[in-house]
This record gives sequence, structure tokens and C-alpha cells, in this order.
Amino acid sequence: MSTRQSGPGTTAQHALEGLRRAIIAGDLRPGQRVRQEEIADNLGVSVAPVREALRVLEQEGQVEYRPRRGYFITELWASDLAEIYALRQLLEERAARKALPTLDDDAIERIALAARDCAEAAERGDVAAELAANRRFHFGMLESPDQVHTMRLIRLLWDSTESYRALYYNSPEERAETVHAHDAILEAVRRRDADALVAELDAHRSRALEVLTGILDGDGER
Amino acid sequence: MSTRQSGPGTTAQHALEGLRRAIIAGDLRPGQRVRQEEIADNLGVSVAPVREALRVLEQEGQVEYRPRRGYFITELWASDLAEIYALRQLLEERAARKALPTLDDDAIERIALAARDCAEAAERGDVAAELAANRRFHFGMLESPDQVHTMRLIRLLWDSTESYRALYYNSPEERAETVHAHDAILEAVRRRDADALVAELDAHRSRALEVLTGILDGDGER
DNA sequence: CTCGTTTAGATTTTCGAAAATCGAAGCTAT
DNA sequence: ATAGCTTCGATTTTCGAAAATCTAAACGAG
Repeated sequence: MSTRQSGPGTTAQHALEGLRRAIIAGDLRPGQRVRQEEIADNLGVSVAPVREALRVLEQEGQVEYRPRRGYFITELWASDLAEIYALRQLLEERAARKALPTLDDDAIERIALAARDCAEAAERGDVAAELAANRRFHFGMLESPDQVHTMRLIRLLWDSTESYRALYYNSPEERAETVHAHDAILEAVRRRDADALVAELDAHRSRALEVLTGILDGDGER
Repeated sequence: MSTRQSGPGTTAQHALEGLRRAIIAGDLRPGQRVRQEEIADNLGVSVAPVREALRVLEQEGQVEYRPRRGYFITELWASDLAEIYALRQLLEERAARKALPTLDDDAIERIALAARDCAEAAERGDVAAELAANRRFHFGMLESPDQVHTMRLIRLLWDSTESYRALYYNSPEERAETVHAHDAILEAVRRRDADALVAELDAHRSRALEVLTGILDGDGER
């Protein structure tokens, strides 16, 4: 599927988006080999841009590269997720405290909108849309112009766990839970209460990690 | 220069190394445009592997990409360096405290060797060799098997400032200073004194940042 | 003289095919 | 039967050239 035509982005960007979609959708599963020509054919492009996209994903940690052997979707264990979530805690607390005082009403409105989008997508069960809205929600309250490098690291951590977050959103219970957590977070943002915000973010994150650990230990045991 | 032949690595890796060298050596300066064909010709390869290498550097933050416009060597301001060094402080303290108890005599020997290599390179004025040895020194005491993701972020931060570190090493004074700082750090490692180690690392880092800030404000002022 | 348009050259981007490499099945000698 | 070697198909990797796009200079109208 997918008609090819020179849109605003380059073909490599198109390939990157296609690969991301496939990973989130579960068409490409952890551990699986990525057949370059197959991806290229599915997207109606040649292998060159696909390889460039794979390089990007490699740097993000979403695929692993073995020279002359190809690219493989990264498999994460519970211990990996724990480390990544601990790093997120460290970096996101920093970012949140820095950014919170700089948020104007406009920014808060955008965050609230993202929360609504997120809730709607959750109800529809549209995992991809929920992932996107969830990102807008969280990054909306962390982003600040003098923290670009911090944000780059945070974005990297999010990217490398995107497919596992998709796993999390497959549970209807957790989708509902997320809506509540977002309300509490948004409330803290509105009150400009940094400590409360950090506490809520930590709780939100911990919950996700706990659930994911359960899922991974349940069926992904080596 | 540079004879091409199918070595152990791929051509893309060869291109990546070539680009790194050129950046460290100052052949490619901050802000400058990267002409893909020129790079390819110099390395005796085609543009495809060069583009893949550039994608890697883009993710590392060493080059910036503007679609259909090309790749540009990233320009960092004093404020960028300050942020990056603050992040390093945060992450390296974590890594050092985790790794210190796990270092065996063998590991410490490797670190000491790296320190010697570093001092020798400093004396010779071989900046590239010093950068490499310096990296072995620092990463040798941070690396630990259950902190792979932390190390990935730290490596990223180091990569993105590699050319500026090269700038720092151009000063003979600072090369000498580094040797002393490394001695103090190594001493703390041998004593297994985590607090002292962190303090020395912080001091070492602060000094570098201070010097670099001076250099950048001096001549690179927009 | 200034602003917008056109054109030409340089550069990026993508493709399709050739070359190199890998992994597994099949073969042979012991 | 098995260990080691060989061959074959599948896949990655690289190349050279075509297509698309951008930058800057030349041009012309107001």
C-alpha cells in the first residue's frame, strides 16, 4: 500500500515513518530480522532511503546492526526498561522543574488539548494516535528553549521504548488509568506545583514500568 | 589519500571514521556545509555510504540536517556546552558510583594504561591519540554491564562535543593540566573513594568547560 | 534603484543493477 | 556417522547515473 509521490518530506523520512509504524503496529517484532528489500517494496521505494532510516533507528536503539548480517529489531528485557525508566526519571524531573515556570497559558492549553486527544484515542482504541497524543502531552510540559540537549536525550529514551509503550496501551485498563494520571499531572501543572508535578510524573512512570515488567516476565521470558 | 579495500569493516564505517577524523582535525569546521561528493571522492567511495555515516553523525548531534539542503557541521555555543556538561555531570556521577565497586584489578590496570597513553600523546602533541586515550580512561571507569543505556547517553554527549574537546587539547597548558587531573582521579579510583572520585571528575569537567567557554566567547561570538 | 522572476549550475536524493558476503544444505573422505 | 569442505540461493552492500531540488546570478519591469 501507500502511494509514493514527492511530498514535503524526503523518501528517507517516508521510510522512517513507515518503519516506525510497522514497529508500533507489531509487524516488526523484537528480535526479528529486517529484510531491507521487503520494506522497500512495501513502501514503494528503493533500499537506499530504507537503509538511511535504519541507521537512524539504530542510533535510537530501536534496531541493532550487525555488519553484513543486517538489522534486527531490538529486544528489551525488564532490566533494560528499568534502567531506561530510571534515566527518564532523572532527566524528566530536571526538565520539568526548568520548564514549569516558563509555561504560558497558551502552552498549558496545548497540553490540555493533547490530554483530550489522548483520552479520545484511548476510547477509540487507536493505539498509534494515543502514542502520538501522549507524546505531545508529556513533551509539551518539558520542552523549553534552553534545554534542547536534555530534550534530545529524553526523546531518545522515549524512542527506544516506543514499541513497548504500544504494548502497554493495548490494555484497556491501562488506557483508562492513563487518562486519570494525565488529569492529575495537568492539575499540578495548572497549580504550578513543581513537587506535585514531579511526584505525579514519577507515579505515572512507575505504574507503566510495573505493568510492562509484568507483561515481559509473563511471556517474553528469553 | 586513503587506499580503499574491503577490510574488516564496511565502507560506511570507513566513511564514518573518515568524517570523524576530518571533524576532529578541523578540516570540517562548525557551521560549514558538508559536500557529500567531495567527502566520497576523498575517501574513494560513493556517496551512499557517506550519507549513511552522516545519518549517524546527525543522531549524535555532530551534524545538522536540512532536507534537500544538506548536512552542516553543528555549531555549539557556550550555553550548549554548559548544558551538555551539566548533563554529563548528572549521568557520569550515577555511572561512576555504580561502576566503582565492580572494578577489578584488571580494569584498574586498563584505566592506568589509558592514563599513560593519554600523557604520552599529550607530550607528543598528538591530539587525535589523546582524545582516544582520554576516552578509554574515562569510559573505563564508568562502563558496567548493567548500565548500557546510561553509557549510551554518556557516549552520545561525548560524541557531540568531540570537536570542541579537540579544541581544548590544542592548548599545551591544558594538556598538562589534564595529566594531573587524571592522576587525582586514578588515585580516587584506587582508594575506592566514590565521593572523592565524583568530586575530582566534577573539577576536571568544570575546568574544561571554563576553558572552552573562554575560547568560544573569545572568537566564536556569532 | 529595488524587487520579483527566470535561468543555469551545483548539489542532493533516489533508483536499479552489479558486486560482495553470509548461512544453510549437500557432498565427500575418514 | 561425523567433521570439514563446497556450492548455491538469499541478502546485504556498494556503485554510477538519472531525476529532483536548491542557490545564486542574470535579467527585466515598475
